[in-house]
Amino acid sequence: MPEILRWHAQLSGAGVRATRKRVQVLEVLIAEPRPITARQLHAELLNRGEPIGLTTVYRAVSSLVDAGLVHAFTQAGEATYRVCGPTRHHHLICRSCGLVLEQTAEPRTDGFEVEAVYGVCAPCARRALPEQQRDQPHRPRP
Amino acid sequence: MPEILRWHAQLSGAGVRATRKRVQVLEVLIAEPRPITARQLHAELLNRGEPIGLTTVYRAVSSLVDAGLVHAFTQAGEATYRVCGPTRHHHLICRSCGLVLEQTAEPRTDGFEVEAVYGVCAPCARRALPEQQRDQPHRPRP
DNA sequence: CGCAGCTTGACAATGGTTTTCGTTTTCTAC
DNA sequence: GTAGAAAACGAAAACCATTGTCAAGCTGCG
Ligand SMILES: [Zn+2]
Ligand SMILES: [Zn+2]
Ligand SMILES: [Zn+2]
Ligand SMILES: [Zn+2]
Repeated sequence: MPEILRWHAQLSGAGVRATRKRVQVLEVLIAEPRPITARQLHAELLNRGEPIGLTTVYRAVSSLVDAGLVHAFTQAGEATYRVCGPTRHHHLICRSCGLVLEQTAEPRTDGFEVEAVYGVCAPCARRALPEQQRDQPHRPRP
Repeated sequence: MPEILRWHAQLSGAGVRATRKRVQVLEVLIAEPRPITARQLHAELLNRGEPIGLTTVYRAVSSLVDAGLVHAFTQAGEATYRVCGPTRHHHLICRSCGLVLEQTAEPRTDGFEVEAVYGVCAPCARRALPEQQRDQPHRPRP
């Protein structure tokens, strides 16, 4: 099934109309490999010459999340958004570089349904110095 | 080593003085099995008849996190805090009931250094209805 | 005592997100 | 196409957790 058809089907299936603005927001998200914030989304749309309000961007990503096309994360204290595939998965999210990997394997640690795993990816871990690693072990907003 | 001594040692080791207010904040956190927010911490201290400013609570938890006594999480869009053991570990955090489990095993998925795993714990997963599960898969702020 | 430096807290500022409310667009029925 | 209803849009204001400011209080040391 072509992706464009899946998007349309999922939107209407969730009772969300495929309006011009929502499609524009979705197009920016499709072009971005990493999660981006609502403000970045807004700036990119203005760059493309598409006038849109920041409020509308927030409502658009909310609709896209409701429809299951987009997944939301929390990075450095703010919400970020990225398009995701239709199959059940969870995420590995690097708090250093922002990389997000979709994982289809089910870890099922202690009967836990995993949704998101926050940590440091291998390249960032190699780059980090040992004392920095021990400095701020689990602070959510560095 | 008794815990009280470890706390004192870790505080001075991090250059953090064991002030009256900081100890009061730590005492509330020790009594709480689940992570709580700065505002809850503040309210509990006022309940106990300990006058303290909210700003001071924020600075106290920040110091305690710096000293490694307390770990910080993000739950429902706001920071929460809980005392943690001294051994290296990561966490399983249920986004439904707020339960936090310390995990000492290293999953090392794809060379990833795991810090926090967000998901739904087994009891909450059983309680949830199927359609609810699919509704909001990864929204950080429900 | 007297100073220096850390701590405290009332208040203001910040900044991401949501609400409000009036206007505009889109859908449906005729 | 036209009208009327429903949904979407956007500017501004409200919201709220968190942080900055700065003056007053406390602590340890000479
Ligand atoms: Zn996803
Ligand atoms: Zn990384
Ligand atoms: Zn911990
Ligand atoms: Zn739970």
